[in-house]
Amino acid sequence: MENYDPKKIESKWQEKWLESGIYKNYDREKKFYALDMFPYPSGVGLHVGHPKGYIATDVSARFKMLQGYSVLHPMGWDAFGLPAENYAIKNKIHPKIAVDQNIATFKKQLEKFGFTYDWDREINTTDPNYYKWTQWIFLKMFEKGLAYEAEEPINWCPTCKTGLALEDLEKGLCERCGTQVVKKKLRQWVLKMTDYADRLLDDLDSEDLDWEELIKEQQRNWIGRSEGVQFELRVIPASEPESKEILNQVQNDNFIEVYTTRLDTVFGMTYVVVAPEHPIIEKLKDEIENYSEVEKYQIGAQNKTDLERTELQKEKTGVELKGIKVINPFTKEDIPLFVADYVLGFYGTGAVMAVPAHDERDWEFAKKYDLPIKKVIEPCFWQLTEPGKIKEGEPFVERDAILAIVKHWKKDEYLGLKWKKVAWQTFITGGPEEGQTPEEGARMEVLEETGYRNLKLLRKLSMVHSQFYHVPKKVNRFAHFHSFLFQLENGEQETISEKEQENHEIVWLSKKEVSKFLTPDSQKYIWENLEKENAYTEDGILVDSENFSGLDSQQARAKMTEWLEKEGIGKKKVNYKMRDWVFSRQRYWGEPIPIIHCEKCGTVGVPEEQLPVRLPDVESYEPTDTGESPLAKITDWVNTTCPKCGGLAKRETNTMPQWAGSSWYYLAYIMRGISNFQFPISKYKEAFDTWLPVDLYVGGAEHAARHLLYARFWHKFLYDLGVVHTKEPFKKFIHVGLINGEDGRKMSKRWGNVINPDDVIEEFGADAMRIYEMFMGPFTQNISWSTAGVSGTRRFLEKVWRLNSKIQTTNSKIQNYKILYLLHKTIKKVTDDIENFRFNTAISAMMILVNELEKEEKISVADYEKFLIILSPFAPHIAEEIWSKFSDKFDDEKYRRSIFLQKWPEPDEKYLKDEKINLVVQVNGKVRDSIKTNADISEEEARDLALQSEKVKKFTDGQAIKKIIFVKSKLINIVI
RNA sequence: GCCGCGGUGGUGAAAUGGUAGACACAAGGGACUUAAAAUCCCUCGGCAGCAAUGCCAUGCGAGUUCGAGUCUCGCCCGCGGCACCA
Repeated sequence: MENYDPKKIESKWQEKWLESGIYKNYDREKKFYALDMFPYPSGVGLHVGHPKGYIATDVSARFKMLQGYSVLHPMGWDAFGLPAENYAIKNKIHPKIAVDQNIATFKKQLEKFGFTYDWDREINTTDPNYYKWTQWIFLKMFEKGLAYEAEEPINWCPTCKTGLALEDLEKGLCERCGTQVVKKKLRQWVLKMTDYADRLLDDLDSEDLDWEELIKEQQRNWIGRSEGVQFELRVIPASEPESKEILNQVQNDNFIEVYTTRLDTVFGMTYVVVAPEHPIIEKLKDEIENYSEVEKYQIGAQNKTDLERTELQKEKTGVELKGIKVINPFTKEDIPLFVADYVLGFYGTGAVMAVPAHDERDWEFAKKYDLPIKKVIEPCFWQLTEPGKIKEGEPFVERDAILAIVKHWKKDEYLGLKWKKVAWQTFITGGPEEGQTPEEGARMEVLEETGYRNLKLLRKLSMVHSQFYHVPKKVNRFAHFHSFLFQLENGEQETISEKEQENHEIVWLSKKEVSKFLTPDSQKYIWENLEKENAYTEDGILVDSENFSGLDSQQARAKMTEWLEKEGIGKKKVNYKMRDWVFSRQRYWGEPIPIIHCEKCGTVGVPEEQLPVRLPDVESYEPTDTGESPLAKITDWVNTTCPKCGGLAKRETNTMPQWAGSSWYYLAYIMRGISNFQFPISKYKEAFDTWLPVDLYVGGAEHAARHLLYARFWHKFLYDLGVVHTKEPFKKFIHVGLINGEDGRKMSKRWGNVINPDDVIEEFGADAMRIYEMFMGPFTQNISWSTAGVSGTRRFLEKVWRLNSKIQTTNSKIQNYKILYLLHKTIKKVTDDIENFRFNTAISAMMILVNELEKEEKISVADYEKFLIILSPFAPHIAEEIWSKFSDKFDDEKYRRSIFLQKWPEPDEKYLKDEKINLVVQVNGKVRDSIKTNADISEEEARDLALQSEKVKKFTDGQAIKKIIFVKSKLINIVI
């Protein structure tokens, strides 16, 4: 047989596969839809990082084909967007032409990998036939009230002269050109994605989704759902002297609405902050005495970019609105009102109740401006571990308690108690007697328990609450600890009663030892916060909150909300970080938004039969100075007739963002399989029902958050329309780890570390490259490229090739059991590993098998062909070539058909278990010997065998055996 | 700061709580060769030892366990995402 020459065989099979249409087995019973994130065809072509995900879906696709599935595995182009437009501006070339060139390059590069793509289904988001459907979906959203216009301050890039959604910013700079972004008001189209927020969140946990937790968490964070309360704060003139009395007399309707998730802290509200954008400032400008100062602050905040805000993160700024004040509806007290840019205009209500004692940002602000800090939550701890674990279902006995930290009279040491009857280690604790103040109680406990008498009070500490099971008293205890820090004046000590001595032992602890010594979390907390001063942001027990005092945070929130609702000044509210999707761009190279503006009829959707609204040709692609789209200058195109009244009207000149086309493209592949995108949508219903959902979706984690959210949103909308029958588009999503350059840095022109796959294929062949990318490490992990590594997988394929000369041509029935055992284990492992995206270990298992096969004189064709089939998803060309060569030697019809029309081998159970094993013998958990023995050896036999071993005897001689651990077919551990 | 992921030889890495380093790269030595390439064989975590072997070793420190790379807690470092979210 001639030498392995990938160049020759790879192009040969690629042509043959394409001609025969071998992958288009769309009429089988079970289906598998494998999808890649389609590429943006940039001018620089592919680098070796791109194909990693494509290879993985191709392996999966071929694997499923061999298992008898109909497999849909398409590819297309996401070709709208800024880079193509910028390229066009720079090179004075129509973006359409540039895009077509780039697609041709990409396609040529991809074809060299031998992927199973059905190119008949190729799509391109810039094809009018394609984007008429993108426009159609938008129209449907418009009809359902999900697309609306809004005049809002948006992020404006002065260089690109375009508006950018927040998602398009990079640290306050324009993602494309790096210019600092400023705020500008522009009319925008917005999609009401927040209507779908709950479903987008909840369905992440549905069984329809088999996603990595990592990606789901990303989606959850993006949606950022929080449950809280929104309520009104009345604003009154500061000149009113006693707000409590005048409250009912004030006849105004000036309110600020605030949103909070921590209503339990409301009695600690000592001021209120509004965002610089808040309308109350404008509304009450006559009342605000320092309006000019406020105005100055507003302007300053407005001109701040996100970057500047980030830099200023540590130092909070703000201005008090003098002349007005706000009433806390719970306390009826008046408190000052501030404007500060640490409150965001677009989240919640743009106003917050500030509780410095229990919020870190408010704390910082209050410290800086010397505002009162009122503590209303005290820490509470729930003992969840033994000793002292809360007994479920038993009532709590509430007790006041004291806690004393006692410092040594000279040294920096503290008194601890080691309890004798329980495994507790604590400070001095106890319960005060009737009529005692807590401090007196504390002094008494110290005296009783330790005998020390001369205490000096250093500090009264914050109260701490604790729920635990009181072991000596056998009750669940809800203790309220009054805490004190004492120092002894001297070592004078009385005798301790016998009873106390039986209970605990006294120890002096150095500062370092204390934390480790203490058992209860509550005491650890007190100790660790002894010298710290900051906001307490956890839940706890309410104090100084009138009749809500004593409740825990959770109960308090419920009751306070009830009260607000009863008073009619507040209600429960769910908030989302996720905002509606700003959907328009003032750009040329995007889908025109299919809307007509008519003076008489208003905003009218373009009728379905008039779609697509084609992108007209323009002379210059630059946006206008006003920020309008370049389309606005093409009067022929802009001027049209109103579909409703027939009068003169103007077209919408904004275009859609790049995200639009990629939000439904997985449906387009299905549609393309039937016709070239003809109306109506119902035509495709059956095909959607057949193919959806996508069974496997692979792409970069960096696109995962936004793209997946947008696509899921559109899919759910189409589900509501009855277009698709699944709630979720993608059953399984796996993110592909990036490939960095050999120097470990991101592959980029700048570092000169870009590797072109063409070169790698030229030198090593596509199969070697495919195997290398799957072998180089765990699939989802980022990893550096190594060209030397490819030579290793090439060597592996050379070995595979040479095995061909070892094939036994005589029809011998003799079986090589050693190989059979290994082969079937390998089949099992490769099958499991492909299912679970562990391609690296699948390949290493095949390498082990090949290394063994190489040592044999002869190998049977039955074994070899099974191996070839499990190799074929990874290295399709070489597998197909060797397979086809079998027909020269063996007269079997199957060898004249493609290997990809064969059946994936099933591992034979009887070869999966070994008869002989190496029994590992441990002494005290350390390996001392390994004995070859029968797999089904009993414990007694194993024990005798182990104890006979000389190596083991060395360690066990003269020792009593305490215990023997026996793990069947694995190991025996002798504990001495 | 918060959320998520990770830290194992010279390198990429493997390891249902059960022999740490499979498989591969690089390196070194050898065989074949006039020579080179290719191929094949050997060595390849550290320390000690001629060896058998022993001890140490999976970022650091504790803990659970007969037994921990794997589980728990605390810390350090790296990467990714989000960023004043009330």
